[in-house]
Amino acid sequence: MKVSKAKAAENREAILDVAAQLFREKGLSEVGVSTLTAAAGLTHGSVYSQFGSKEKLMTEAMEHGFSKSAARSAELPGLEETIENYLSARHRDRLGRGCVLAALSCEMPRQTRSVRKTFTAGLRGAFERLRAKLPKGANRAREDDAIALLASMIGGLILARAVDDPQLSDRILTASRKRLLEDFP
Amino acid sequence: MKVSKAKAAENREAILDVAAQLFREKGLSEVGVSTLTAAAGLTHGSVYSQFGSKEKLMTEAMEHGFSKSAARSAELPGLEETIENYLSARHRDRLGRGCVLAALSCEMPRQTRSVRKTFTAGLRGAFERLRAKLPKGANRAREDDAIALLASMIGGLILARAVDDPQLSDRILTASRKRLLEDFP
DNA sequence: ATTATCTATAGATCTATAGATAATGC
DNA sequence: ATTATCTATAGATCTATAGATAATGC
Repeated sequence: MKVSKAKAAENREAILDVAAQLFREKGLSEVGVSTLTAAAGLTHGSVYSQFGSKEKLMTEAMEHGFSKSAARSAELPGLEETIENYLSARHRDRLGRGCVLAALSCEMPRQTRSVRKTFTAGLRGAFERLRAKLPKGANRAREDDAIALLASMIGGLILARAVDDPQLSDRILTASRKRLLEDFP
Repeated sequence: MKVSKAKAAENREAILDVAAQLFREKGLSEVGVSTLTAAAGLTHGSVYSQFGSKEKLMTEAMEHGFSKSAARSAELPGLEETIENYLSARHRDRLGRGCVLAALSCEMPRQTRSVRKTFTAGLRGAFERLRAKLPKGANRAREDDAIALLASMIGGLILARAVDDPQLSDRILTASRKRLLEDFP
């Protein structure tokens, strides 16, 4: 049963929204196409008519998440607030709505070229946005600083999410935040 | 067909070795029990007689990897060499034999309590070994420094492995190394 | 007429268990 | 007699495709 173009576009968005969240929460390869579409009120067939393959849905869902991150980043012009927001308990506890990079980076080594390319593009965007928030200095050094800073932020968030002990998790966040606020100038 | 106790112990070690490597390379949930045992020259049944469940094999394989890391860490007493070794191209390119924490951390949020406990214990050990390599100072501050430093090292390694572009990957390693060598005194 | 979606299904996987086998080690 | 391993199998999954359906939009 065909649906209107408007409805089809709406369904596409619904699948993307669900996919962007569930891929982050459960991992790219641990979520099935049926799980995703069922959560959006459809059957698995619609992924293949809308996206062609699960792989294509992965890349579109990642880009979906990256644009939301970019938009949120624009609302936080300051470096301090950016670090504090990123390494917050709130961000740690909202895996499905948080940073795509922190959620999916460990899976990248075993993804297809196309998925890795999408990830790499998203990472470059994040480096660039962070670089723009760093105090002026030599261009090359500022880029390097943005790279090192983002790597530290992502590492802290990943570990805070990984551990089983809430106290240790909080401590990972505060210790990382403290160091980064001191070191990035 | 029963085998000698010695042979059974040998088989157990073979499964653990293969598992420790393949779990890091392909992820805990993307490697099947048959793949592991076939690589060790056995059939999947032997995992259930030797370990009881895939989950138990996961925790033992992680501990296997943690002890090797601890042993290697003892051979590198200096902080500088530790950082340089960790953020090296060689370590990046040997996912299956490298740091268990960097390989598996992103999967932890969706693992069982038992697996996460094993991970957390391994992480505490790594913090402690790194703390011992930091210059003297207030105890609490040194612990926090070890936490922030390890988070940064892990974040840098994970990103260097994730990206599709070898040049960017190298740059992530050098930029992270440079900052950490400067900041951790 | 076109097409978004559904249904049914193919063909691979996956973890786990039950029972058979056969060599060890008492 | 015990037991490590193998074989066969159960019962779930998984991605993807083919063909049917039925409403849209020309």
